Amino acid sequence: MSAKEQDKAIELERSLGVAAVVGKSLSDENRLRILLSLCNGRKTVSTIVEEMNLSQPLVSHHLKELRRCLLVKVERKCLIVYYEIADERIIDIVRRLAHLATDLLSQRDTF
Amino acid sequence: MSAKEQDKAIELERSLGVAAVVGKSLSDENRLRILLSLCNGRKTVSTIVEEMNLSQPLVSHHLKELRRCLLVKVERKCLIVYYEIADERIIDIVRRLAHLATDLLSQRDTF
DNA sequence: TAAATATATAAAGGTATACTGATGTATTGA
DNA sequence: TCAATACATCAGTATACCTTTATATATTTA
Repeated sequence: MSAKEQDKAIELERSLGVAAVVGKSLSDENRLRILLSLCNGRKTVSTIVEEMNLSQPLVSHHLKELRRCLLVKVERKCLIVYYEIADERIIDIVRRLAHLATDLLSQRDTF
Repeated sequence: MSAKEQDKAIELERSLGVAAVVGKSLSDENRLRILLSLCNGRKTVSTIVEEMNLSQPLVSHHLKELRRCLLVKVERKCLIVYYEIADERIIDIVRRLAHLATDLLSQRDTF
């Protein structure tokens, strides 16, 4: 490994703490569903609640968690609150995760 | 959205359950460290324990979790057990996650 | 056979998290 | 001002999860 690659590896290791924090967002199916539902633009909380078929407090709870990890941005327009994806790369990661999980599972019956 | 794209979207949605199971593996810093430490080939449990500076039962516990999600493969050679990455794509995902998390965090102080 | 090695598992504690039901807050409209 | 709307928060419960300490199992070696 070159000195430059070594530096990169160390930098990567250092970021695993924050990576795990963001990774926790990907550990819940409802949050993944919310993230994907936001991939075509911002939505209001009510819209998400209807689409997800989850209780409003539960959706609020998960949105708060996604906000905490900076994965979504909020925009208030008086009574209505819009949520949107903060960084499109998270969608890409979710897609890769889903593909990988599907492939892994196809070799087995269940996790 | 074309009919084909629509099919893909539905397929993706269906896989979010298993995606969340695998995602849970990415929610713990120690597991991320173990995964990355395996990216250059198989290692024994003892080696991982030394490298991670974690207790042996704790490493076993996390390896068990990674096994459950099929992210690592096991190979026994008598007393010694080797663990290795089951699918290289997981390393790619961890890298992307780490980069994204670092970038998101750089816009803030803390999660 | 006894000790040492490599790994897994069990028990227990403490914290975190998902979820529900109830309530709070702020804004809009009648 | 009163009711309705949109969203957040709180209290409570149940479960899951990380971690430690102790112990079990299997294999090798003396």
